Amino acid sequence: MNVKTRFPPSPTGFLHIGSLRTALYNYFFAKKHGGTFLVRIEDTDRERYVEGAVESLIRTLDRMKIDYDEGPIFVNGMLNEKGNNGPYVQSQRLDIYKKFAHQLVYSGNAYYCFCSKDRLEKLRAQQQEIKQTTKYDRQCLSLTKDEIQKLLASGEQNVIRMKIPEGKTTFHDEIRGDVTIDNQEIDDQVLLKADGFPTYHLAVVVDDHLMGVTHIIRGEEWISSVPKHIMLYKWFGFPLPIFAHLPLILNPDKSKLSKRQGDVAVEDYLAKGFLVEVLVNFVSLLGFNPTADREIYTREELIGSFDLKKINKSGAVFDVNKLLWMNGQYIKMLSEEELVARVKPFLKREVSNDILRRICTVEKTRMNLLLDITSIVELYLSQPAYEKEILIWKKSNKEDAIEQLKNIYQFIKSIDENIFNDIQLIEQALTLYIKDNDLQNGNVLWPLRAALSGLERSPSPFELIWVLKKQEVMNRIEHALKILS
RNA sequence: GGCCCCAUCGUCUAUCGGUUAGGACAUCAGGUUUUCAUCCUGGUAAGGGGGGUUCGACUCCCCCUGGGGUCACCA
Repeated sequence: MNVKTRFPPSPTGFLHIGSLRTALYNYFFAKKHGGTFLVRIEDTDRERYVEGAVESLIRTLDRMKIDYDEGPIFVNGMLNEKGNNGPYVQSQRLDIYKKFAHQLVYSGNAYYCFCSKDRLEKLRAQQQEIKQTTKYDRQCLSLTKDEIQKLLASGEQNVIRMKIPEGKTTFHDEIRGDVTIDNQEIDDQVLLKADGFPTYHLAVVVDDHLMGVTHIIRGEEWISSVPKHIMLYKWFGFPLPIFAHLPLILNPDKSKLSKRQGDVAVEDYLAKGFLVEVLVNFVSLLGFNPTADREIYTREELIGSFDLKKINKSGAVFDVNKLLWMNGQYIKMLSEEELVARVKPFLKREVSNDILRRICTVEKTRMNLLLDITSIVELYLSQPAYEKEILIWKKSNKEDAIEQLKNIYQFIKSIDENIFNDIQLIEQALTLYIKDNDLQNGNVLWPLRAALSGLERSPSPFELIWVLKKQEVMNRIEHALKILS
């Protein structure tokens, strides 16, 4: 089978976490079956139009390394597109939708409606009051041909509505099985709005067919409007695609993932220093598990094991905690060179490559976000301020701390420069120093480490010495001694 | 509220009629360590309730309950 999937975001200015997963699943499915994946911009709501939204969306997909075979792209900084089924921006396809909407009017499956928004609002309010299903009352359906012609000729505002027939509509969903909905529940959906733009329902059906889409993989919030789509497919004589409705991604309180309860924009997570591969890995596992004995998967593994049949039916809470853990895991797997490269865009000040590399080596195990680097770097670039109390080990006292720091200062001063280029050698030298002088680790190491970091918790003194180098180490010990006396 | 969907540890999940119900995050305890982090070991923790079907149900069916989604000239 020739598989073709699609990702149709509305241009809201950012990529929602839930949309990311939808995009990923469509992308995985197409890749897995050697099919085609297309991106289409669904900008039929001009009231929600956001300047530059398409551009930022393309950029984000690019950053997420989700490549598509058809859709809008940048060519030399200009918005363009690739593929033979364009345009891929719905606002540029208005004539097409208009043609199809009118076709439905001629065939009797749709009709003009001239009701004002005001009237519709009142009608809805009335229906709600008597706890009735809110539906259009079909007032305009009784208009005669002449009346319609007259209204049309006078330029009266109008929309085109579906004429929902009686009966029931059943469709098959790859994830949920058969779903049946009584047509009585369905409103006479507007297909073509007064401003000449189509609604989502008309546009998706027409575009998915015209663009050759075979599988529609999208969020569960669409499941109740599938019957409308089925009718349109039937009326137009289009073959039905395969539907798969994904479970929702949820807030901790189990409601649909939304702003308000934390970040939902992929861009925000990227800005915090979550790795692209982590976002892909983590979001993919919300509702789908390749093997269940593992959490870390490469993109290739995800593609290889992707299967609509393996997708869960129930919604999944988006647990930022676990995301954070996974990010830490990936960071630890990165080589020092890679980490340096990843961290660079987050730097707020100049750092030499050598020092940055050393910092990354030493701090890797305690970094969960790439953004952490900004505060970490400060520690090494300038003498930190701190209270003298932290220089004193809990099992010791101030006098001993001074004594130890004075001695270690002399010792470090005496060490050969070459030693400072190897953490192992530094550790050996210090360990030997402690042993030879019959000292205790804590008495020496704690004040030293505190003097170098100004922190209660930090990397080991050996690592700090390696990054700071001889002169700065001596400076910081001197500083500590000054504070203590 | 009508309709639709869903239901295993707090969270993400495995199980596709027979398991001591497994893994991961979180959490707790311990080990390594000058501290933190990492790492290692171990623990607490789950099939919403009621009926069936069956020799046997987390697993299949029904009801209830609970949660969610949807009811726009938004997607």
